[in-house]
Amino acid sequence: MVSVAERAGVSKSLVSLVMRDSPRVSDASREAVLKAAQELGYRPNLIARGLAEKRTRTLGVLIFDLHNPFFAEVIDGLQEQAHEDGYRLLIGTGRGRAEEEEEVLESFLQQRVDGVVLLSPIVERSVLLGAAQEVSTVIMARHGKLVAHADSVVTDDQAGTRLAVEHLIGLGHEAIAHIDGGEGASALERRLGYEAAMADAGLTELIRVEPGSFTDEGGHAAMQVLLAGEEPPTAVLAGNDLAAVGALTALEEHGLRVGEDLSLIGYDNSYLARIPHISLTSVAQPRSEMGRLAFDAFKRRSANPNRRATRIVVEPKLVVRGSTGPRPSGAGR
Amino acid sequence: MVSVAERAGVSKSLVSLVMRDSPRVSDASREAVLKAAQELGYRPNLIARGLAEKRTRTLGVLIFDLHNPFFAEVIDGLQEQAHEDGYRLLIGTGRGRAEEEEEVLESFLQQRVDGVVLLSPIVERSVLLGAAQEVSTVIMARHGKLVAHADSVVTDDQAGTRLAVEHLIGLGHEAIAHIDGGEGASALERRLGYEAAMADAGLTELIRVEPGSFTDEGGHAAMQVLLAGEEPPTAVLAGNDLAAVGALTALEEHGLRVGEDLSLIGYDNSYLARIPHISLTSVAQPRSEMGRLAFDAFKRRSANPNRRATRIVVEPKLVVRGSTGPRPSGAGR
DNA sequence: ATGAAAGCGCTAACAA
DNA sequence: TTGTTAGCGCTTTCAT
Repeated sequence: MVSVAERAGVSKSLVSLVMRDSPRVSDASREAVLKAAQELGYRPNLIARGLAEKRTRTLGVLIFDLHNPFFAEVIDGLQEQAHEDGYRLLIGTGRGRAEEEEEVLESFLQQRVDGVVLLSPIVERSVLLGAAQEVSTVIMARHGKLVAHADSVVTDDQAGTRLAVEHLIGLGHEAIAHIDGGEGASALERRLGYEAAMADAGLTELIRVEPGSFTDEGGHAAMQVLLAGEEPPTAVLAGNDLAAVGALTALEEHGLRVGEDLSLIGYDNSYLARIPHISLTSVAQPRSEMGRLAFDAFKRRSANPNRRATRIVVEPKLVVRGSTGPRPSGAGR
Repeated sequence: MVSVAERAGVSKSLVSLVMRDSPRVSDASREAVLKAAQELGYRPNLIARGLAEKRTRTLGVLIFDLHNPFFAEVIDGLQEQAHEDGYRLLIGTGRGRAEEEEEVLESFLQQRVDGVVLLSPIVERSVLLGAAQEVSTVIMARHGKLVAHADSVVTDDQAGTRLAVEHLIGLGHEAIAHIDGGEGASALERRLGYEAAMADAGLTELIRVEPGSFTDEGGHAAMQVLLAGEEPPTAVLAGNDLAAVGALTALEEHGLRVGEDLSLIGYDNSYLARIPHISLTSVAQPRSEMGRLAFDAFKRRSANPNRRATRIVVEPKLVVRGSTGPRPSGAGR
């Protein structure tokens, strides 16, 4: 920068002003500085700027695990919004382990990020509280009590499974089973929505929750059990798309046609559900919108760090595809 | 830091030494400093450190697009190795657009990363050359001429399709078609491998390349064309798994059984191929190993920035699943 | 509109 | 082993 100043015949303060295009520089000096910078291939040092300004225009994003396509889309929305506003994203993952998540978070803080966005974090609540005290923090896809001074973006998972159940009831189904997500992040919410919707429809007796998980194998095993029973359901609501695909395999093994002999619904409307070969009716969460909302929340909180914690709830939608159809006549109850 | 020094009754240089656990501090001072830091909740400022040290221990990773699970695994390998060595990852994506990729790269440079890893970048060659002059750079999954002063990690895609063809020939197939990947990154290499393997087996006349793409729809359309022809192939090699799944849909529509009436092979051994419901024979690339190799390459180059450009080639493997089987008797030629 | 000087929080080189 | 003194490359007063 000093070399640019010399070449342009001005002071380095002036160069600094030009670099951040301040309006109060004469056109003559601005041009001279820009020209010199160009010729020297000058590149501003953001490290030095961060130290002087005491802020980095950087957001730390902690992701539960990179493999889940759900996160990729959230980041898309986040990045788009952040980029527009001149922020950069520092992305890290704890690869599913709480202690690694803590390390990543600490590293963000040491790097003096201006805020953190935690995507479905599994660290203890106390860690979240600590983070919220240090920096603007947004927590995504994690249910439970609000964390003081942190904002939270979640989908209404109960409403999601409710949508699914109502769709099935509309098709004439009554014996609707649910494959539970086990330890999965939103498994509890999804199950509660299912149970409530069944109860509201007067189908309390037919409630059937089969233990499972958010994995392929979990869905497969659970569906096996359901089909082996005396009165198999005519429709099944899986905890997520992955489990639904596992269930699909079980149906195939039993020679059952999906959408005809039995209806199946997933959750997440992931890429999998959209594959024609699979064509799974599924509950969609507005992922990139969630990312945008998270950035907005961050901005609001940086403007006013002491505002009270908020919870932003977004509504899921049902996307109907080939895996659901009318209750087969005579089947089930 | 100065407050830590005061509280511990030492100079700030000493605190600095303790923070970077230098061996040349007395146990007494070390303890005092650690205790003071603990009590004050002191957190080192990596920005300031970076400015003073003129290096950041940060690697900029540019990803072609976050949605492709291929990249997630590469990053896993990279992150693991980097973490072990005390490096952080700054992840950015150009979301498939060259100009955005350039922006991200420039932003990495302004942030003074110690190196960049470019995963399947689409920017022009001149941009790569420019990056390599500024900082240690590693280019992954991009074929073509070596870039001066940059190292490159690729898989031998020609060998990959060759493996696939040889597997099919071993099962008795001769009429083996290839669905081309179109503009996709490694499409050309894959096609060349297919053609060479066919020629080597004396099946030159049966070479059939159907234009397609690396997408679901591309695979679907191409397979439609193949099946509509007079002499449909008995085996098909798709450009990647996604296209293979699209092809699967077409087979289903024609009432053909995969692995029996027709054999199908994908490429990438992605998550999709592993789903039992799909069970696709596919060519696997050692993704996380590629990530580790990339980090190694970065380290070697930072140690010696002027070494000549190298190309690290990793070998693919064939993973056989249910989508391939013996040529049906009497079918095809 | 422009410049001089101080300082951001750390490390590095040298001295003690 | 420990402390002192300069920077690192910027931004930010405060003058002019």
